[in-house]
Amino acid sequence: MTIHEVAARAGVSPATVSRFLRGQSVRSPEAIRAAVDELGYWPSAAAQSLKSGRTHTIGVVVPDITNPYFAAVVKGMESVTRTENYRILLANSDESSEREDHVLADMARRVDGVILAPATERDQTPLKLRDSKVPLVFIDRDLMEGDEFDAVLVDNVDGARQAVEHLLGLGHTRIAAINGPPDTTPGRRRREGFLAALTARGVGIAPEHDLIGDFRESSGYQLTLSLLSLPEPPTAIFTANNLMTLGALKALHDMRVDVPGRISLIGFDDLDTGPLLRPPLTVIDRPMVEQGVLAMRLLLRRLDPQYVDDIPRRIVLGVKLIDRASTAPPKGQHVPPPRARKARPA
Amino acid sequence: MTIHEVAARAGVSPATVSRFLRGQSVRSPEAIRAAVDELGYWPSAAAQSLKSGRTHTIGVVVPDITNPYFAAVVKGMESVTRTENYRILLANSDESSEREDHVLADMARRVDGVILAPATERDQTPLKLRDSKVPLVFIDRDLMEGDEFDAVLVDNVDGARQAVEHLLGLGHTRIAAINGPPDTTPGRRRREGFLAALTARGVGIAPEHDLIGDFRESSGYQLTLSLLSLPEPPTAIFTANNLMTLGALKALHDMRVDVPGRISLIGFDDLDTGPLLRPPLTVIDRPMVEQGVLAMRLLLRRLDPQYVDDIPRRIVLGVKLIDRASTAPPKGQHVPPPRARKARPA
DNA sequence: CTGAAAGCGCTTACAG
DNA sequence: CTGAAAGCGCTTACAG
Repeated sequence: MTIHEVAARAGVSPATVSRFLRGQSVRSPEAIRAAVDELGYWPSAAAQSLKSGRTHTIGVVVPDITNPYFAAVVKGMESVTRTENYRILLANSDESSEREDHVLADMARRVDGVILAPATERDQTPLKLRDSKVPLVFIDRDLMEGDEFDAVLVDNVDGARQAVEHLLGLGHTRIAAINGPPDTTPGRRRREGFLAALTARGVGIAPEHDLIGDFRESSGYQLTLSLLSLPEPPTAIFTANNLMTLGALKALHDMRVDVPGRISLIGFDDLDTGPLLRPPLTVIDRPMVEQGVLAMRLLLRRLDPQYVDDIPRRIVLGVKLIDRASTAPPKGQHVPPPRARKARPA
Repeated sequence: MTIHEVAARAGVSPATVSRFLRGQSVRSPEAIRAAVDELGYWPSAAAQSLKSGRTHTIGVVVPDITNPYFAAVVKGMESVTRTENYRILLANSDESSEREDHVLADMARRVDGVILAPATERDQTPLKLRDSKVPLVFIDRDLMEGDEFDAVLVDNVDGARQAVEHLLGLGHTRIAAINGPPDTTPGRRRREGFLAALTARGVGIAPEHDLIGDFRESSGYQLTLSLLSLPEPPTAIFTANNLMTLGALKALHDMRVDVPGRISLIGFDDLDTGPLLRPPLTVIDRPMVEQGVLAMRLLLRRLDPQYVDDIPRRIVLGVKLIDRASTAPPKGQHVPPPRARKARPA
């Protein structure tokens, strides 16, 4: 089923069919339309790509599609590709730079652009993409040398600061952090914000309370166990992403630790089940679907020759604390004056 | 950067470079290897596809990637494409047949095969795919005329039966169901299993307890609200998927209904947060990642000319009940003899 | 507006 | 094992 058959049936040349299909005005649109419909003709994407150099496909590389944050982000992206005649080639990097390298090299000749949440800030392959003229937009995570790329990020430092201020306000002083990998943007920046906020208020942090996880649930679980086994466990834990928060909560449940009675827990990123958990989680929330939408818009814009040389757009979204029930004043601590807590959302 | 430049640099013809790249033995492999590496050559996917008729890409169409079940399924699929030099073109149908039609028509000329969870059992476009020789594998959901396709499904009837037996065993007799759309396989079959199990035990169901949702969280929420407003509300609710279970639980929380004290809740599909919810959810669990793996293997097998005409494989996996804490004997009911409950998983 | 023709970058049957 | 050549199915500059 090729354009030639359609042309023959409609009594015109393939060139005319092609023109009709791309919306140019032709002499016998009805005949061509009819031929296309009757034959059920659909152009070959491979042939079109080969000719035009455009695939109308966007590569999306995320660490883990089963992380609800990235699932939401991808959904946001698709909501814009849908109306723009683009499609998404999806790959997981599993938080591995090596895997990411393979995927990006493979995508380079198959897509018009890539949206990437890099496994680490030091990944080199993304820079090569630029050399081969494949536009790249970062989401959630940045590159060390990322300033020259479009990006959609959030204010990680401020998020961690809000979490710390919240805990300090409740009277906590022994606060632990389960951070992400220091070579990722959210791992590094959230830890920076955490430490800075503590320092700013003159509160110290024990080295054994400053832990590094890998953003996976199991590391949240293990590191929480290790915190609980300390001679002097913290009275509050800040977890740097949703999956590690879940791991921490599981560990606290398994060890029969009352939350927030004995330990308060506050995590970065909300979950669909956040309000339903035991206890409902206090979290730092950020736009998710919206980030995907913005990143895809940035990329599609960059594909337009008119904007290809615009200076990079670096979008940094704000985050906000959702105060539910997993944080409370530390046990045996003087309870600070009551403050308004948001009611549980209806 | 084409194969001609590599050929020139290596002092051979493009044909020889092509042969080397596909693993055939050639006279000067080192020179070609060097030229490829120095030039950073990567073949044009479009040109290869046009020539070979193969895209080495698989289309995956799911109702909603933010549903943790489908996210896990997609992850399973990717774990097999990864080692087989295939990639995934992902699209959401948003539970809409119309949207699915668009997506499938678009994919037909871009992929070697499609894995689909159809929006309804009556969708027609999948049948057209077959006519255009694009292999199709169903996952989670089937088509009315689906017998001629490979499929990976679960025993929905048995799952619903297990849920009902469990509730009956606890002493419930006023059991409501929040079903999925009757034109989807899981919507229809889970309801059939539910009604059949009740009937088999001689327990009736009030029409107002037999509800139809749309698999979205909001419908679980709304329908639970409507159940609560009944003069005689049920003492137990069976929800036909994970998202509606969450919606139901939110409604029960918001209306301050004690679970399982006043109403027991059992849902189809487990959640990562299942054990952490308030209360921990009793659910019908099924393999998720594994279903994705199986579906992709089926499809890749079908792509092999050797198996293209094999009879369709219809894989039906078993499901099992995970007994946590959202179900209990109805209030004021005679408590049946104690039965072993599984301990909360560690 | 239209058609003949060239060419996008590969792969492969063919002849050597 | 190798190379010249044809051809996959489109799009588009060119001439009319």
